[in-house]
Amino acid sequence: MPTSKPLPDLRTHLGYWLRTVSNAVSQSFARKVEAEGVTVAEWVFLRTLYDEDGIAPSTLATRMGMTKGAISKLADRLAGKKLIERDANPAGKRGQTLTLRPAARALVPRLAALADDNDEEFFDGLSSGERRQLKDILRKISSDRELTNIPTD
Amino acid sequence: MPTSKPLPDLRTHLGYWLRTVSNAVSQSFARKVEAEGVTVAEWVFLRTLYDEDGIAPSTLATRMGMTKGAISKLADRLAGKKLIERDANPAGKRGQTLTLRPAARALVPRLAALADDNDEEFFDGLSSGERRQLKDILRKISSDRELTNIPTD
DNA sequence: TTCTTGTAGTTTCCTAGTCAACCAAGGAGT
DNA sequence: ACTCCTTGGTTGACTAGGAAACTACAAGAA
Repeated sequence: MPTSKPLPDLRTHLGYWLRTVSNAVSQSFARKVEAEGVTVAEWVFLRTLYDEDGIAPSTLATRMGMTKGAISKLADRLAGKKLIERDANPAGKRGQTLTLRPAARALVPRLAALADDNDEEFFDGLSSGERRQLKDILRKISSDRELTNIPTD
Repeated sequence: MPTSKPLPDLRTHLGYWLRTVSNAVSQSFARKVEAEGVTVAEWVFLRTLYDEDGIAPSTLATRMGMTKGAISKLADRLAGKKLIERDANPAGKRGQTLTLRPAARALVPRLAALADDNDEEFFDGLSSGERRQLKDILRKISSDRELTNIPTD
């Protein structure tokens, strides 16, 4: 007989649900921002620079939780789209500065609106209490494991 | 002046937290199963077959929420690893059947244990009430948007 | 029977991101 | 000053997956 002992369902794992929902949310958001010609990662990149203009690629990498290699390529693409400027750091300091070009500064608020839309679309079935619970729990996990600001490599 | 009007923080979006935490969980799980020579997607593939042996690639695609192209390649890899068998459907029926080979049937419980470990590792900082809340909320979103069993393409 | 249509799977092309190797270019120690 | 070491950034090889074109075949329609 081919069937073996039963195992707990895939769906008992929180990780499974997290992955399923997260993928769907990101995929939906990806389609929205695509209309503006950017990807999700590019959005996070630009949004971060919007607040911390002139930051270095390496610190951006830690902010975004990506490798410096990925950031380097992202920066390439965004520079190609004329959305950012990549300059040597002033006065002999190491590293580079990444700054938004005006086009990007105008674009970010539009993207932010899309992010709001997407959140709305996915989570409006939840009560505001549930939304708060969800956010609190995710933040708790994130801070427990220090997911933010810790570089991947 | 380069700084423009302030926007709501990235971290106000549930989608952001979802993505952050989900990526971390999946990445951690990926490292664990790597020791057994499989990827996360391969785990889901095998786990599904464990319960529904002999299923067709197309239905597996809907189960896993992936495109048939992705399933086709996954099946290639798993067949290469001698973990699954790909056969023409019996008696002139259309399509194929995917079945687990014995090695896979022995492997899946080990992978399931790793999945348990990973869940434990990430969510043991939560109270059991929080865990339930999280799962309930994610399931609710998932069923609202019919994320499961609905093919991506 | 032959034509048409729909469905299953495969394949090609493309994008994204990790990893690891590889340059620099500053310091710090001597 | 010279050597080392560390840090910042780039590049190339590789993997994963989506999109769409393509193939093959089965079932109905004429």
